[in-house]
Amino acid sequence: MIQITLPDGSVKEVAKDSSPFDVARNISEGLARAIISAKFNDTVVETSTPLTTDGTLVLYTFDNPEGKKAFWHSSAHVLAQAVQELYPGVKLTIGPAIDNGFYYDLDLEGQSISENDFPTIEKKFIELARGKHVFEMRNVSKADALKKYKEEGNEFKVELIENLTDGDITFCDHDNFTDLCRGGHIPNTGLIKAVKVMSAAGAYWRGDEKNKQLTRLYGISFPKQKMLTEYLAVLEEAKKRDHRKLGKELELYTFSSKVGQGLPLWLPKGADLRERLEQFLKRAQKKAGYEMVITPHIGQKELYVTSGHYEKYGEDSFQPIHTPKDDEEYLLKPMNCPHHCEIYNVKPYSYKELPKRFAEFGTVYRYEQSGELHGLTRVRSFTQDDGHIFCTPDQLDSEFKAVIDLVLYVFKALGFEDFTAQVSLRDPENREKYIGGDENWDKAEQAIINAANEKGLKTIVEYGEAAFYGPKLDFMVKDVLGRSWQLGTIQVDYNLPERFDLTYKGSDNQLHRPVMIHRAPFGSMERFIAILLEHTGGNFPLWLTPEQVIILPISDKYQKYAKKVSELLENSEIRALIDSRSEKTGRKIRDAEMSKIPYMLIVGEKEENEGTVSVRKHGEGDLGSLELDAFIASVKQEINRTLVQF
RNA sequence: GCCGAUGUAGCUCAGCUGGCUAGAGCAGCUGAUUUGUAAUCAGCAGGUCGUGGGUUCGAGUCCCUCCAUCGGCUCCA
Repeated sequence: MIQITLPDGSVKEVAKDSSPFDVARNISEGLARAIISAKFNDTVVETSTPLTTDGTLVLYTFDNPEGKKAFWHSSAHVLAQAVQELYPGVKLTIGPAIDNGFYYDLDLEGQSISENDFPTIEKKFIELARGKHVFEMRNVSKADALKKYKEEGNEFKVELIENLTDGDITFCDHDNFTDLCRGGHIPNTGLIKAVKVMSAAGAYWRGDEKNKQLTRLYGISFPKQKMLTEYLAVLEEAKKRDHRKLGKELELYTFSSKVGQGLPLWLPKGADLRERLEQFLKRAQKKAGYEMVITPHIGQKELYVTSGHYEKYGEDSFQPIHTPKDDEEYLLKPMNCPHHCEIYNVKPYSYKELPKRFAEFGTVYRYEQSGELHGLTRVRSFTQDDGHIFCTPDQLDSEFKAVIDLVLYVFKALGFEDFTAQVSLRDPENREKYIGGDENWDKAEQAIINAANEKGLKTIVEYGEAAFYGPKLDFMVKDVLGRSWQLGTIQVDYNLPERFDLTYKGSDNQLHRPVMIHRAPFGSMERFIAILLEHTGGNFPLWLTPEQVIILPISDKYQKYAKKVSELLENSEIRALIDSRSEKTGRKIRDAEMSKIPYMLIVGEKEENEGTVSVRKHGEGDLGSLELDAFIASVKQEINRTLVQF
C-alpha cells in the first residue's frame, strides 16, 4: 500500500501501482469521469501512470489550467495525426499547448494548407477523436528514437532527440500515431468533442529567422461543442473592443496609405484626448521634479554613432537624410536619449544639483518591418512620454523607486489594474548583443531587481528582453485578444553616460559619472491610447473623454435653451455639444449612446420652464431631472473623483 | 521581411460556376415632420470594384505585379 496526499491535506491509502485515475475513482465515480490530467510530486503524469511511492497527487479537470494544457496538448497529437493522414509525407516537429488552444508546426514539404482546408482537417480530427484511442507513453532508447526519425527523413525530430539524454526519451502512441513526447495527456481522444483550426501561419524552426519556415496550424478544442461555440462568441465580442475598430468609430485617428503605412494621423477628437493625457502626466511629473525639454526630430548621424544606436540599428532604420550641399547625414530621431544626454552636457554639474530629470513628449521614427505594424500599438512614428534622470550612484535606488511610484500612479489613475511587471535582463547566451562591461550590467540589473522587490512588485523575469544598453523594468498589459504589450518602462543605464562622457563634480572635488534612468510611464501615446481604448471599450473616464455631455433638445423650439445650457456648461469647463437635428428624441438618444458620450441632457418645455435638465447616463439610462447647477456640480465631482492626483 | 488570408460607395456588407447601364442598409444631401428616453417618412446623390498588367468576344469575378489591411513568425532602441 502507498500513501497519497491530496491537495486538501487528506491522505488516501491505495494499493501500490494504483493510477491517478484509480485514486479519483476511490474518491468518486464522478470525479473519475472528469479528471483528465494529474501531477504527482509536482511532475505531470498520465492519469494511467502507476504510482509506486507515497506522494502528493493533484487531479485536474478541464476547468484547471493544467487540465486544459493536457487537453490541448493531446489535441495537438490528434491534429498532427489528421494532417498526416490527409497530407502524407508531412514532417512533424513540435506541437505544444498555448494559453488558448494549441498549435502544431509542420514541414509540409511543398504542399500547402489554407483556410479552405480547415473544415476537412476538422472533420478528420473529430473522426479520429471518436475512436476513443488511448494515449500511451513508452520509453525509447536514444538509438531507436533516432533510427525511427532518420528513416522517416525527419531532420527536425532528429535534432530534438540529439539534444536529449538517453533514458529520458519517451514516445506517445495513440491509434496508429506515434510522436516524440514528454507526456501529460488526457486519458483518450474520445474526450475531445469539438475542434476548430483557427489559422495557418509561417513559423521559423526553433524561432530562428535563418532556419526553415514551417507551417504552424493553430487550433482550439473542447470537451463540449457548446464550449467551442461560446469561445468563438467571446472572441467575436472581444473584436468589438479592438482599438482599430473603436478608433475608427469614435473618430480618434486614422491611417492613409498616401501618407504611408504605420504613420498615424490624429483626428481632432483623438488629438484632444491625447493632449489631455499629456497634461495629466505633465502635472504629475512637475510634482515629481521633472523639467520639460524639447529636442528636434532629426540628429546628425554622428550622434547615434556615439550612442551606439547606429551600429545596432543603423541598417534597419530609416536611412540618413543627406543635406543638398555639404553632404552631411542626418537621421530621423529613433529615440530621445542621445539628445537628452547633450542637454545634460550643456554645463558642468555639482553633485548637489543632481538628480536632473528631463522629460519630453518626443516623437520618434522607427523603421518597423511591414509585417510588424499593428494598429496604433506598433507604428513607425510615435510619441514617447520620454524622460531621463541623471543621478549619482547613491541616488539610483530612490530615484528608481520614485519612477515606479509614478508609473503605478499612471496605471492606477487609468484603471490598469491587471498588468505584469517584467524584469527584462540580458540574454546569457548572447552577450555580444549588448554594449558595456559586465560589472555595470550586473549593477544595473541588481538595481532594478532590488527596487522592484522593495516596492513589493510581483515581477516575472525575462532573459533576452533587455535593451542593448541596459536592463529594463517593463509594465506589460494585454489587449482584447490576449496579446501582451509593453506600456510603461524604466531602464537603468551606465553605458550612455560613458559614451557621452557625462560628468558631475563630487564632494571630493573629482569628476564622476552619473547613472542614467530612461523612463516612459505610458510607453508611447499611441500604444497607451490603443490599449486604453480596448480596456475601456471606448468609455473613457469622464475627465479624459473627448465629449462629456450632449444636449438633446426635444424639438427646434428648445434650441435656445439648449444653447444656454451649453454655454453654462462651457463656463464650467465641461465639454458639451448640441444635437440640433430635427430628429425624434429616441433617435438622438440612440445616436448619442452609440457614440459613447457619457451624459445626455434632454431639454424640452418642462426643463426650460424649470431651469432643469433631464439627465440620461450612457449605458445606464434615465436618471431623472436635475437643476442645471446640481448637474454641473455632480459632473465636476465625478471628474475630480476619476482624475486622481499624484 | 517571411507564411496564410482579405481588399466592391464615408461605414457595414451582397454580387452564383466570367455575360446587359455593379446592388442593399446606415451615414450624406433635399423636402416633409416639431418630435419626451436606443432608429419618422419620401426623394436625391454617391463606386475607373485597392493599383498596374494579362487571359478572354466579354473580367468585380480567372492569372501575374505592386500597394494596403488582417492572423501568425521574426523583430521591437
